[in-house]
Amino acid sequence: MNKSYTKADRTRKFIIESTAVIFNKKGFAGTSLSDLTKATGLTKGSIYGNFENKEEVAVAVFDYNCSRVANLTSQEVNQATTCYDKLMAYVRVYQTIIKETMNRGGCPMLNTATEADDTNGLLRKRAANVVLNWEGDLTAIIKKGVLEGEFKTNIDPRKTALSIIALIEGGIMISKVTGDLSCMGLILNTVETLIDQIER
Amino acid sequence: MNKSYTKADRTRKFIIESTAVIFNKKGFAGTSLSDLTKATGLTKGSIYGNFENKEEVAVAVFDYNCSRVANLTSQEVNQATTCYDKLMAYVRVYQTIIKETMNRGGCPMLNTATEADDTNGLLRKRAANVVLNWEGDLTAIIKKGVLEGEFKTNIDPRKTALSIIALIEGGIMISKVTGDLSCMGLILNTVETLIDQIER
DNA sequence: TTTTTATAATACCAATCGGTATATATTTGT
DNA sequence: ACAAATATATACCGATTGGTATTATAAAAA
Repeated sequence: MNKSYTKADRTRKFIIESTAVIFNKKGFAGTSLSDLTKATGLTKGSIYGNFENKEEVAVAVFDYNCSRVANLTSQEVNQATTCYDKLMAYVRVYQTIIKETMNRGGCPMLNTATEADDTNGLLRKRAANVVLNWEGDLTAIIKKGVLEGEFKTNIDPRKTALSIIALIEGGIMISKVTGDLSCMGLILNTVETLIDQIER
Repeated sequence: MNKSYTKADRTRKFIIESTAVIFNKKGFAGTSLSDLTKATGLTKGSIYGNFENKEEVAVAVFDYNCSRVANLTSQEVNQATTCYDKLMAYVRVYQTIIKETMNRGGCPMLNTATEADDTNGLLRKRAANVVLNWEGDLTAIIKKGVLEGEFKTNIDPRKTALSIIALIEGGIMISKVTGDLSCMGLILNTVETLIDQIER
């Protein structure tokens, strides 16, 4: 029979979803196998029947955590028609999800990037690709905006894209470590100004 | 005899300096006691004779790592006379030290903030204070600049301060995880623009 | 429904974890 | 130079680490 989802598929998904917040909060090194068995109610044997090792769980969880954010973002961005509105959609999304993001341990990309950059090649590469994809998406929108006369022609799309990402990620770090949500609000305000300034 | 530095003082300093990069790269959870004995050539007994536990070493190392950056910064900032130049000094410092920062495992504040925010109250508080102090320093400079007619009066000093920090820290994360130094260059360029824009 | 296959639980492994009591050196003030 | 104080090394602790055969169980195909 052509089944879409085997039992293993469902268990895999269950493990990923039940440990997503733990990995994001404690990190790869800080999360132990016993954390995973506690969170899932499963045994080590069951987890190792579905994943090769702890690293494979961490990678799957990272992909899942990132896809959650990516889905919310692309939904908002695709709804916007102008390039200006598309950029502003990012600000709106982070304005909306910042609180929930905090509760889930912060931005998975930021967390994984800072932990893995010197310790785990696989996770580092994964995090780097998320940054690069985000940069690519923003740059594409900005370039399109320039071509269509929406944005000024004498701007550096990559510079603007990277600055938006840096502001958002830096903002998350600041708000999270200080426990002060207002920081993120002020920083997102600067992102808006940045976008306004490339308008023609 | 009234000695300034006992043997213990020197050993403490030796332990801190020999493990500073390790802690910054591997994090608190990722660094083991055996990492410390390997790096110092000392035994566990010796380390625990000078520190209560691993956490106390990590905290001392964090303070040391931050003070390194703070010293370089305050030196440049104090040399500048105008508030505008003081702000620009931060850009210059990070332009200069970015490469060495990478080799030492990135920004200790960013690393500790993202690791400890959900896992270690002591380190979290420590990192938060560094952010808050930095924010305070920048805000003070900007407020002074406003009072002395150097900067516009209709600006939000705290917002500018936080945005500068977010850009720098986000920039470090991006450059570090992608291995592309040019990202930091472009982002620091945006910081310069930000500073130029509050000028009267 | 039965048989085969896939999945999860049990029990175990060596290695390492952070930490400590005690013995041995090494500084230090006299 | 010597005794008291301090600092370092040795040897050990129970607990936990990530990981693996092997056994029991549940799901799927026949």
